[in-house]
Amino acid sequence: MPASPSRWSRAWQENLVAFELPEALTLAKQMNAELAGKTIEHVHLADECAGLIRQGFVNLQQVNLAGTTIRSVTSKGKWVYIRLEPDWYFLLALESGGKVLYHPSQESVVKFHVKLDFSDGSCLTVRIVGWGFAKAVKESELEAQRYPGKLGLSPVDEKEFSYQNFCAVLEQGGNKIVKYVLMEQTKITGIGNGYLQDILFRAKLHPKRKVADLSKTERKTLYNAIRKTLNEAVRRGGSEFEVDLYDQPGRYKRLVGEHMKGKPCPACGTAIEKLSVLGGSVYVCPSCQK
Amino acid sequence: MPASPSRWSRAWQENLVAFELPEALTLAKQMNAELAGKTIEHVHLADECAGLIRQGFVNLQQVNLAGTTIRSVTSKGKWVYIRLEPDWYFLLALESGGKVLYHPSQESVVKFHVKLDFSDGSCLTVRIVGWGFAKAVKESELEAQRYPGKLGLSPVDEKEFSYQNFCAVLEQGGNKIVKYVLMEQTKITGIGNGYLQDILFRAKLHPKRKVADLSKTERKTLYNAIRKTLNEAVRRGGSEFEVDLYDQPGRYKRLVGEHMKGKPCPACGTAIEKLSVLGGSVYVCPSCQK
DNA sequence: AGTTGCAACAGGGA
DNA sequence: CTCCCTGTTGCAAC
Repeated sequence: MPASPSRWSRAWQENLVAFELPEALTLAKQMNAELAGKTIEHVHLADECAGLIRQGFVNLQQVNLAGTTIRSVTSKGKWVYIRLEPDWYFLLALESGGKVLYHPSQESVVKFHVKLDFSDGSCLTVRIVGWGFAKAVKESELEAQRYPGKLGLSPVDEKEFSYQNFCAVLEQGGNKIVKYVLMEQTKITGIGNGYLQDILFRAKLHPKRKVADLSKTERKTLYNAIRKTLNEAVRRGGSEFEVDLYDQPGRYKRLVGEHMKGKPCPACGTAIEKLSVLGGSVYVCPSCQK
Repeated sequence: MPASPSRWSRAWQENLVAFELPEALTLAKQMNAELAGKTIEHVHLADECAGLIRQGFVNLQQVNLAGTTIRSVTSKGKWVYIRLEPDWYFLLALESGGKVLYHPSQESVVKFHVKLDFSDGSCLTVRIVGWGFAKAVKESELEAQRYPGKLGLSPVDEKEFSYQNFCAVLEQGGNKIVKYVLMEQTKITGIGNGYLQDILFRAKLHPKRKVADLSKTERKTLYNAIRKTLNEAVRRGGSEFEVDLYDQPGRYKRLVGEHMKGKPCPACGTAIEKLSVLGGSVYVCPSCQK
């Protein structure tokens, strides 16, 4: 049985659970390899889905995906797109703590909100948590969705996320603080509150620094920190606190976070502190991050 | 000679200068007694007035007050109204550090922005500071002015500022903090950042307390603190840090303020601390004011 | 962590 | 410190 709501909310508070770019990318790659070509025989909505449907987080009661075939699975930012034939996109937002699991047979299935049964006997379960969603839309409606309609640069795309483009984003940041600019998904897409903390720790920047005040050196350091952090997390299959399609945790170790509160900074030994910034906790080294 | 600019700015920094209700009332009473019946022979605008005119803080270049007679001088809140015959109101906002001085003859005149020469040889000088203004308007335009157009209850008016009316103001305060509600001139008029501090100190209230959370007892205590503070200040002719029509300082001693920073609270001995609230400094006793 | 709406904060300008 | 404006952040409720 999956974690209870109270456990999930504890997990949020612990600031460890987050489904961000590396997790989405890892999941999409695995799903694409495992699921492409499979045909959906039946869509199962659990009773617990009622609340999600009421709030518009799940719309599969209106849409019959049975009979469609998975063509490909991709990701952008924190979101996963399952391309179906004919003409459907099945969008997944896992946000914080959602889960997508593959089952070779029904045997391993546990609690879920949505289950897709494939014609070969295997299946996929989706569990939505918090503000996550699982929605099917026509290709023509894709752009109208909040996501993926208006996403910004992908920080793991070498060409797209050039230093020049990154600086342009900073320029547009006006008088905003660096946390805001990095997490505003329409400018750069895929960074959540989790990787943000590691990025700022690596760049030795305080989350409230105004982007307009960053020196050339700091901009460059920040740019490198974003790329290094996310690329390493992708290489390691996502965070140690999230699981993949096969319920296996990632191998990326978070540098800062609730687990480091009060513990010595690996760089200078100062105790890691918790800040509240833009409605979320950010753990920082008060001595390194200026 | 009046205080030099540097002395003014030091006074600002020390959080001591402010032209609030008691100072306005004291000045208006003196002006009324001294000036009523005098006829303006000539209006003098100093060269330094150019900037004030450009910004609309002084409009006497458009209006010829020569030949008019002062009928009466009154105040409401922090503002002084000189009623002229025929049909003019000469409005003064002294804000922080402005000065209005009476001179029996030209001898004592020093630096000024506006000087009114009376037919008996005496004169009045006005010095505008900060965002203060000196403007003449027709009676018909009076209501259209920001002040006195939309002022709230006068806290030294026994009838108007009843406990019931005061509670109604608190009710309208919604989720706002007490400093905001007391200083919002459209609800209660005349309290500035200076007397606010003494009022909250007397009421033993923290400036960030939400008005909606005040208990019955706290409301009553606050009401009494407002009346006691302002009435006493009026009785004493305003703050020791402001001067009157004759360049004499008032006799009201501020309870808290920059001059008390770090010094022991007169009630409990705890060191007075400086807070930043709603864009201004508020000195409090951290132990008394909850 | 999405979104809204209100409240508080920050900076500028004289 | 005073006033007003604007833009940004804090925060709670849904």
